[in-house]
Amino acid sequence: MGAVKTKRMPRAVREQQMLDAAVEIFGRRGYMAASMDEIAELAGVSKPLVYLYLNSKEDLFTACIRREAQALVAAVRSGVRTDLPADRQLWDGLLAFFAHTGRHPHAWSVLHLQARTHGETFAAEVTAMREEIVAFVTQLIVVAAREAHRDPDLPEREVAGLAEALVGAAESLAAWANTHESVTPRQAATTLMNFAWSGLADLMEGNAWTPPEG
Amino acid sequence: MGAVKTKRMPRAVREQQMLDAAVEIFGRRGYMAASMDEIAELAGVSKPLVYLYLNSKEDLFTACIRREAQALVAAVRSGVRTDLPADRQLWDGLLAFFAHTGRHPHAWSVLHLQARTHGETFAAEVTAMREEIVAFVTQLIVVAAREAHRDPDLPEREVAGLAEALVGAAESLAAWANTHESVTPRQAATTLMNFAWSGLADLMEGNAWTPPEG
Amino acid sequence: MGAVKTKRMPRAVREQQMLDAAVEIFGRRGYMAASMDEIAELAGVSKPLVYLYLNSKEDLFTACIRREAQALVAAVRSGVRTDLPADRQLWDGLLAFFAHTGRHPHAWSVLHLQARTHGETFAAEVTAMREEIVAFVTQLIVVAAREAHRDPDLPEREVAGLAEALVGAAESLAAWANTHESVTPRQAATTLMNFAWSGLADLMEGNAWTPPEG
Amino acid sequence: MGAVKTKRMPRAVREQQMLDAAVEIFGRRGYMAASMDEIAELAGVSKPLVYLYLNSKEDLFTACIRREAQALVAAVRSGVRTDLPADRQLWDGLLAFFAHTGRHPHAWSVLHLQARTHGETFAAEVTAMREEIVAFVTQLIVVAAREAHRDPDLPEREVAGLAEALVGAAESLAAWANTHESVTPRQAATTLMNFAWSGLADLMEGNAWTPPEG
DNA sequence: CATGAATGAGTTTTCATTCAT
DNA sequence: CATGAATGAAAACTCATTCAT
Repeated sequence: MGAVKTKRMPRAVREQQMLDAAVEIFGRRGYMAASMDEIAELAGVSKPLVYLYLNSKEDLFTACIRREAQALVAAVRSGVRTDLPADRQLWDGLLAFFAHTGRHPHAWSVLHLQARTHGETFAAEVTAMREEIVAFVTQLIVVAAREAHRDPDLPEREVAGLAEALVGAAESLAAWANTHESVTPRQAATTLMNFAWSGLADLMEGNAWTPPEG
Repeated sequence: MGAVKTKRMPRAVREQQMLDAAVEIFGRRGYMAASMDEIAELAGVSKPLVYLYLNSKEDLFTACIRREAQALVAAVRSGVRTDLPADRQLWDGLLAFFAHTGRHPHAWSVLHLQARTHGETFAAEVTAMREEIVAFVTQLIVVAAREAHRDPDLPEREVAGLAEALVGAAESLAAWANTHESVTPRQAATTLMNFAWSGLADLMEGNAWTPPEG
Repeated sequence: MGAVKTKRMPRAVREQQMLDAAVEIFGRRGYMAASMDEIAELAGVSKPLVYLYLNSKEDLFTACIRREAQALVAAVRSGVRTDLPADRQLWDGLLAFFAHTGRHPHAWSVLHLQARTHGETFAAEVTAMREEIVAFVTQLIVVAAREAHRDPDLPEREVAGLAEALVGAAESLAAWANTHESVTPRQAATTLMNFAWSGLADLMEGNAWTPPEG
Repeated sequence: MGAVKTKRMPRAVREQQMLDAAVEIFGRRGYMAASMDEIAELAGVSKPLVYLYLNSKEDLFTACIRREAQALVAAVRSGVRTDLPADRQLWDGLLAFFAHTGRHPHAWSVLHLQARTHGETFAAEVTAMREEIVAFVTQLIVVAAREAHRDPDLPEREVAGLAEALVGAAESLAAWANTHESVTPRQAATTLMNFAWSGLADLMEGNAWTPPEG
């Protein structure tokens, strides 16, 4: 386990190894319980080198958050084609989201739990990413309403709340899927699409939303 | 803000003061960053007394979680009348939930963030409560389906996922409402009821769910 | 276990109960590791009462040492008849000594180990008793030499050393007997009498000292 | 008295300095009363360094016991030539023993008092060494009996007791010599040899054992 | 007399962080 | 570049001891 101790790697590579190690340790132990010693050891470098490259525990944690936030946003982005209908975009985005969080549980723990639990500074870092996603979802809802040929009397504040709720539900399901082995990204996405798109009342009438064949 | 420094109080009273202080500090700083010194000071007692009554930091944290979990469940319970229709029950429950979390933000932080971030032992404590709520919501969905005179072909796993998503959305909205001064419990509940009950598609058709006049 | 909680006992009795408890705890845990809490609990009284009667942990320990030192000296004294021959006196004294230390292992631990291990003040307390015993043994040796019709050219320093060695050997055997279930006071005394009186060289010639029939 | 504060020493050296300091403090104050602060200060290093190298107070104490036990055994061993007669071996061993304990009173306090007073784990550490010495003495007695052309009818248990008594007497005399400035190792050894080899009865007849001219 | 309530002072231990080589 | 050596600061926890009732 841990990176093989190789000598003389370019700085950029070493930094990534350190971040890899840091994300894993921060994700497992939490920010405060994580020790720089353990991170350095897992990264296969000496502690002073970690400080040389990343300055402090705070900076290291921030770097982790940033990298993982960007990675997550990128993953979701690259899963979505903006020329498709809104429901399809939402479906694809959710699928990408659940796939990514499922593949990188430590990173997800850092973003969803650790970063929000240890001070405003870190939380703000995640909030930025989150708002990007919420904005994307908000946009989707507005577009969808337009596509439905309906002048949306949904006020802005209301739409914001809906997007917030949808994202919150997605986050919650990600954690749920991560702790229930048998739940696949596809299942999680289906559940959420049904819930969000059709609503409970509709669902109970038998009108479920149907995922695309992909 | 801390308790007035009065001397010689009966044990039961002092214990509550300590828990009050602990919830606040744990909520603000997180479990690990919270120091027993700070808690004791805010409670207006000396550290040894905290240890005498609550044994250890772990036990103190557990006691906080338990007290606040029970308080939250009790608040929701007492807001709901089980003889009313399902949607009304859900509405009342959400209202009570948002009202309580809004009035006790530190407690909500302890339950929603801190407890889940610092070890299985603490997480399990909250999970128990959460499952109680998820079970309540699950029951509501089943009952609602029956009331809709529809044989619910919703499989059990699917219902569980829906309840999970609904609760997750609620939790997320609670945090959202707590950080946006202008969002009232009533607004949060309305948003979520619309989202959950009518679904986005319905909403965009103009078919919103209408809150009761209360 | 521990004294039965009875009310309103005369002070002298209560004090003895406290000392009993203290000797047991000090003997088992050592001076520093013993806690006043545990002692008070075992004695069946409240902590402030212990302080009222015995002032401080130091004073309590000193009181224990004194009581047990006197008890041990008294036990040895009452086992010896000074009108008998010297070897018989030594034999009787050793028998009484091993019997007493065997019956009160905690007390012996306090005197032999704890008191000497925690500061000059306490050690001095035991030294007083020990010197009494060494003096008794010294006297015995002098008398025996006189009885042997031999002008003892043993110088005083030499006799003091011998007495010291004898007492040291006895103390050591007491601990040895206390940890080896099967060694009786009588056996310990026999071994030591042989060693001291006959010497190894004599023993190896087959000339053992014979214990009285008692 | 403490080590001169020199910076950047190799680990092995620093560890010995720490053990030196620890032995002195443990010997003077006892295990529990000794504080890591005082030890670190006497060693001329910071407390974290002590923990980095020696792990914990327990481990530090154990390390002290081990080092000093080995040193004592080595001192006695190197003083004895196994090709000489038994009484000469005993004499040489005692001489080495008293010389070593006289030169290292704190170490002797650690081994003889502190280690036996604070828990089985530590006591066991010393017991190992002590049993080695008792075995050596036992062997000596057996050999001496054979040399005396006497089939020793001394039963095994009896010999064990004699060795125990002899070692106990030596230990006791070591403490005695340490507290009486004017008693030299040679005097202590002479006294004990006389006592053990000739026995009191013989001594009083004027038949003392004669130390070699060395 | 007896005790529940309370604490000042100290303990071991850990960690992020920095030099000197 | 890289690292072994080193530490200031703080944290959890304990205990002998004392009032107020």
